[in-house]
Amino acid sequence: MPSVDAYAAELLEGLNEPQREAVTHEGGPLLVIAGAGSGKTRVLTHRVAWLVRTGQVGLGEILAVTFTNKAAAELRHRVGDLLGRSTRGLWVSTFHSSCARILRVEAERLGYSRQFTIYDSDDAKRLLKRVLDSQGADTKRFTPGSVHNRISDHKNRLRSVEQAAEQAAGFYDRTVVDAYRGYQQALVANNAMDFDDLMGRTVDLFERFPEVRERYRNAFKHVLVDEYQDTNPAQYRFLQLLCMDDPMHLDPDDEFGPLAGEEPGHRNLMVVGDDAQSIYGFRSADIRNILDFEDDFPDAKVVRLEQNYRSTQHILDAANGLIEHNANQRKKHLWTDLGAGDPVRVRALPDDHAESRWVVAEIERLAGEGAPLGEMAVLYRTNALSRAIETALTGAELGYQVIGGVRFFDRAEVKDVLAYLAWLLNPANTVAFARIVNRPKRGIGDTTVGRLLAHASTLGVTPLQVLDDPAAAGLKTAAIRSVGAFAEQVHELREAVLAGSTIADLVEAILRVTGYRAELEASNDPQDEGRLENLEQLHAYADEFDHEDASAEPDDERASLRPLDRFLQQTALLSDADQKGDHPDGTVTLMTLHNAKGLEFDSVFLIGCEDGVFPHSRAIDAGELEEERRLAYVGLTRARRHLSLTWARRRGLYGPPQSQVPSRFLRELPVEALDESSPEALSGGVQAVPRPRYDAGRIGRVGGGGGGSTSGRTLAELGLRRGSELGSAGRAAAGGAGDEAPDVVVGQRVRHGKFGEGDVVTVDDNVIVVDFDEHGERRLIAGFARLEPV
DNA sequence: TATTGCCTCGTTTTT
DNA sequence: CGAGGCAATA
Repeated sequence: MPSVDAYAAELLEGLNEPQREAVTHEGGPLLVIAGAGSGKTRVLTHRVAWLVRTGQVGLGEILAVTFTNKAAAELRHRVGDLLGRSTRGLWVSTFHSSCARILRVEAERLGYSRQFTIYDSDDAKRLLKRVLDSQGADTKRFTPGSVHNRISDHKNRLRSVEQAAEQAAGFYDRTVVDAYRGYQQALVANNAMDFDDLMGRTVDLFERFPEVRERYRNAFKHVLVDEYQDTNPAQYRFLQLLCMDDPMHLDPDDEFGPLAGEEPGHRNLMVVGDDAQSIYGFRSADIRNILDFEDDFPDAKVVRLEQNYRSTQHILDAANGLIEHNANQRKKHLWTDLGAGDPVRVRALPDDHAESRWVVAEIERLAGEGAPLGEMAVLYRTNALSRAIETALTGAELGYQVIGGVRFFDRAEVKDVLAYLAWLLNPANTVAFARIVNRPKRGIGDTTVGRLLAHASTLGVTPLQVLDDPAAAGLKTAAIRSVGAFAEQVHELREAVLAGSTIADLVEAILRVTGYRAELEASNDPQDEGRLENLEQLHAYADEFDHEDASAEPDDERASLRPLDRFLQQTALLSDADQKGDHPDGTVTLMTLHNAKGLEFDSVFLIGCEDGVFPHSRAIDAGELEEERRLAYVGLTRARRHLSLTWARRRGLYGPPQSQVPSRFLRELPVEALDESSPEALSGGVQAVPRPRYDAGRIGRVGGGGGGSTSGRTLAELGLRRGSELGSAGRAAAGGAGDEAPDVVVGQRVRHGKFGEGDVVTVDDNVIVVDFDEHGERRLIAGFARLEPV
């Protein structure tokens, strides 16, 4: 029983009833459905403080997991404020850094050294490219990026290579599985883990070593999770292993109940999230984790937070009305006592330039009324849309910041220096080696690198060990001289590492000894100045790390890892400096809807609300409309006071401008939430005639006679009808015979989209049927046609 | 081995 | 339209 004194009770002040219920929940699984702006961080922080103050657990017995470093830092900070004392000992960290921390200690059990390197997705793709090349895969069809996505999905769903192989259906899948196998072996050989491995290997660890699992389960008496709707199956399993009895989900063959000799799980799992804001399905996040929580944990308590403290009611009505169109969603109704406020505005503009000008004019108008620019945001589905707005803002001499793009630690020059550090620490890391061996250029080309790597691999040693005998690797005189010079630099740098130089000094040494800085200084490429600045920034960052590290108190992690290990881990798991959340004065913020999650602004402009742009055409093709709608929901609920949605009748995304159709999401907004001018923008002045509804259904294969160009022909003209089998005549009708795959014509636009077998793609009333050969290669398009209204 | 020009292709991205 | 990848060149 918790002891509630006045000191603890103070934590409940100012909380509404459901918030209080969540904070004081006495144990067992707890799901908090926290609508947008309903105070979920408050609930999380107050609950941590409550558990401690009521004497239920010590600070060090709580694990709070988030997805971002920023969220973790904020959580820690706010708990510290509530408790009025240091939060040392409290584990608040991201899924990935919690796992990294655990794995550092336990790495040897899994065949890694504790100095293992963490590969970011760029490193991972480089390694994967080597694997694909070595397996003779066609890297045009099997790009490292696409194959990595597939492998990542396997890993996030906890599929081993063998399990992936079992499910592999076609040629494509089998190639992916081969790559997966080779890639995984390569990772181990490099003593490296990718991001997905951090989760997956921790799960492995807990499953294979029950005593390790039990140690961590005993260490954390309460586990709290933020943004639960974005968890993937691996993360779900991780939580289960930490909190529950022997887990049964995902592996129904396991027996229920604790393993022999194991204590039962404490079941103190609190998850907070909003299914309506699940927007990371493409990264294998599984919304079912939050939708099915009560099924997974029948004794779960569910608390719903629906009072919104952010937006006015019109904005919430728009959001509520929109999300109701999702079937696979928990019913929810956000409300506020902040009043009705301004209605939401929908505007149609002739083209993208006009759209930008309208938005900028509105920004100026609001600014003229005294609204700060820092409280305004322009949101869009894809980064490409920022351009026109940027131009218009620049023309109006308004300040703006664009969030997104290349992150600091992802910049090539920064990654080069980090790769030097990583390789000096872990010479088995061939990705780092290949990256730096000719940077700056020192006459060691791809062939030489290949020979060095092959030679090292034959001898079963690291590249470092073959540098001193380049002749043995079969190199010629010129290459031997180049490699020799590189080897000397490496020896000098290694000595500095062994001597325990500070990281800032190591960075400095790398820039000097390798001639990296000299090369940039000598260059007349204007961009190189910026690169030098970035490197100075990296140096300053390292210096700061050195100082913090020197003054920090020792803990278990420090005892087992050297500063350089920790530095590299931090840079690998840290994204950009958390600029995302701050709203600099006099600066409008531009960003994608994904980046906007968790933020709020007085005024929000959501641009590019056109079918094909938002919802994105690829999402439409893939049948991911519900996730797109959630993305729209996220966008709408960012606004506190003013919300405007715009679309352009014509937009040139790539190439010449194309006619656009207003986003279906606009039509789903309840008119009561909109202003009086909006309906006009929805019906569209020029396109006043409402589009007839067609029921294309699944046509399946079509075929028949015909001939000539297919563009603009009807199904009948092509001799095609629903359900007919495709014959050779049909192929001719489709505009391409045999294996030649013609371009797909959508409206007036040619695209090379990916479609599934027998897919029917409708754009307006144009229908395209696509067929695939056994390799998944698009073989022919049966027709571009006009369907009759039903 | 480095450079040039041609061709292709086009979401979102917490770690 | 424009960035990045690749093949043909110097």
